[in-house]
Amino acid sequence: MLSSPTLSKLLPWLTPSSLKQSTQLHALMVVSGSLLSPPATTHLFKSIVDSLQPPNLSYALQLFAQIPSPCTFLWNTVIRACSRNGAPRESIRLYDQMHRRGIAPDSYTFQFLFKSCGVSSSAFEGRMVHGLFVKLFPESDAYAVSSLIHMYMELGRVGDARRAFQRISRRDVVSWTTMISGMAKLGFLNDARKLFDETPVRNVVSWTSLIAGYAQADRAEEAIELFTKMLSDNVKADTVTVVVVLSACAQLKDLELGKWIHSFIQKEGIIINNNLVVALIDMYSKCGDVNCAQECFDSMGRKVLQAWNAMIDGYCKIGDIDRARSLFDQMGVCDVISFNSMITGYIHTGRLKDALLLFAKLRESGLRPDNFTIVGLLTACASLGALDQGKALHACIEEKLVQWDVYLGTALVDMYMKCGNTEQAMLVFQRMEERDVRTWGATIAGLALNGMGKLALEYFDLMKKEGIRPNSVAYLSVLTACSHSGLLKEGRSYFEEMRSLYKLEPEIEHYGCIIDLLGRSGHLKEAIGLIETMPVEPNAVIWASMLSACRVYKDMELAEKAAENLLKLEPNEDAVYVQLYNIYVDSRRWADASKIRKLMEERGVRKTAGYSSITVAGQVHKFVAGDQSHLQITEVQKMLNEIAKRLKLAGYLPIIQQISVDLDDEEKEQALFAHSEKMAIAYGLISLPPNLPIHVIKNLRVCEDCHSAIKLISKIWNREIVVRDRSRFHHFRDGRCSCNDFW
DNA sequence: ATAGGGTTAG
Repeated sequence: MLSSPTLSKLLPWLTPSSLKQSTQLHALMVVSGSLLSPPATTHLFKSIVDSLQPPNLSYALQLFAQIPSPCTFLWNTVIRACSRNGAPRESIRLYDQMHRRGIAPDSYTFQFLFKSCGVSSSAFEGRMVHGLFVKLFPESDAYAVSSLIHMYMELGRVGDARRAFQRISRRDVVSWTTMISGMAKLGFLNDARKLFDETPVRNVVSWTSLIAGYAQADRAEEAIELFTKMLSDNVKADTVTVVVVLSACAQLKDLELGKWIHSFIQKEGIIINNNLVVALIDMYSKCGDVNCAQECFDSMGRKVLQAWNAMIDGYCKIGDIDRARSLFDQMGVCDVISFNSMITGYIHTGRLKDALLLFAKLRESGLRPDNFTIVGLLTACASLGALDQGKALHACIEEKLVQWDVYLGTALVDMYMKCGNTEQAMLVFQRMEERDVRTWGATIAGLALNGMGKLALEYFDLMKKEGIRPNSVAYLSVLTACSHSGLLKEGRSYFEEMRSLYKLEPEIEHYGCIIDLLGRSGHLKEAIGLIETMPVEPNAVIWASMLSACRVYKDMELAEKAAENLLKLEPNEDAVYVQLYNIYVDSRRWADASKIRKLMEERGVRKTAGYSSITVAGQVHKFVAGDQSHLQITEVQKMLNEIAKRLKLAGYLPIIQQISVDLDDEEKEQALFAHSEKMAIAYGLISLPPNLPIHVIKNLRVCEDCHSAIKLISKIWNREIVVRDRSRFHHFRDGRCSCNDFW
């Protein structure tokens, strides 16, 4: 067959449609000798580069290397191939070769080189190539210069981009839009807008660029406004435009608008590609209409990864985490984003253990966790008090598994703080090069939680000295610090200062802090006065802290007022009834106390059991008073008896006054030892190595008896014990606690 | 014979 001279002449002009066909053709050409003829090789090369799906760059480069003396056109083709197929540096290297072989570049060559330098962020090379270009082509055409502007935009060199733009003698629509989109993307919205207003040639691309700029800058309303202006200007939206607009709807969580855009797309006959379907799914997911999202998803033929991920996100957002998981398990291929969405979903629904388990799976899968993964998991560890896992994540960061940034550092500080390890938290804080207001906030709040209120205030002042302007959240941290450490004078002055110095209007949480602080310090009249005069409606948290203060300072009248308001806001919260009941019992008003019991029964409010949890070897163990379901309950029971025995030997008297149930004293003592935090501590004593602190989380407030008993336990066993309850940390060491007023 | 600009997940 090959002996036919006609066929061998025809060979080079065939167009291969697969890699196999290409290699066959290539082989035939080598054998027949037609590879040596430049036009034939050029054609083969070009058809290989252009027709292969996916493009096979290394094959193309190999073939190129065999071509004896490629012309400028062929060099351009190969440089372009590199710039388009993820090997931009290779195209710069090729240009170097071209230059050394004395082949003259043309303006196409430069276009592709600019593109390569842009996508690979090669600022130095970019400037060199630019210099060369100006020397060779002083009369620059709009085509190549548009690429040049684009390159400088990608390098973040707005000034250079602008100068290049100004040098163009005849600016066309593309050079204008390149400027507009570059400016908008870099966040120079005002400049972009000015260019947009000046341009004589506006089209759908310039409109879309500007809309996208606003959407990306979290200014979705303005993006939508521009979109309506564009429509009234009679510019037809295309697929890219509506993708951008849908992302703005998602940002605004405006389902109505999203639905309107959806019907607009159908009405206008806008071409619906996979990208657009993904944008629709994402919009519906974020707006909370997962059924519509599912409909779009079902309509998709070949389901792309992004669509799966958007669906997972949608089910997570409405809290249907199991549905999300089932989708996740159905995915053929998933990526780190799929994992992150699931992990965040678990964290949001409080299934922290599942989140950590999924992380283990992620590591097994060989995918690389990124900053989102680590920040999410650190948050989970923080609320679990899972110090071991938190430390493992810290190790991941130290091993440079992810790129260090300020969010990561802040999450790390927060985790160590919430796990009660203030030393490590401060070490991380001190090592951070960049700290933003959130970093400081996490540090201040963490110190406050850990009973180091004075130090928290010092850090707050330090933050201000470093020129960081405190925001509302930072003030919340510092007020929390004051209320946790009973720093009344300081609390008052910070509360005053946030308004006068920083023009921050106190929100309900800030009022909550200052009212709590006043109440704790016994200034009940002042507290109630503030509640009555503040510009926001008091919430349940505020009345609850009033009620606690009233119990301690024995103000029956105010207590009843607080309870009345509290019961209006939270008629089903058992803790309110219990608290009020206890207050009546304290002051021996038995009739009122039993009325409360009756009220609870009438309203069907059941007292829910408080639980405590402890993490051992990555497993969360939950204890409920009186619950025998723990696997090692016998050992726990034994340990509790041992604790009771040793405490008695040390002369400990259980504080039974707080128990208002009708029991004799011995039964009361036993009841105290069935408390869930004591069970958790007992389990910690038997299962944790002696050098590890025992870290317990309690979902209710630690009671007075537990507080003093744990002090003694820490001394007798010489163990550090950290108990974290709803509102604070208790660090027990050497028979002492970091917070001395237990309530 | 080759060409420049706008989009997307957590």
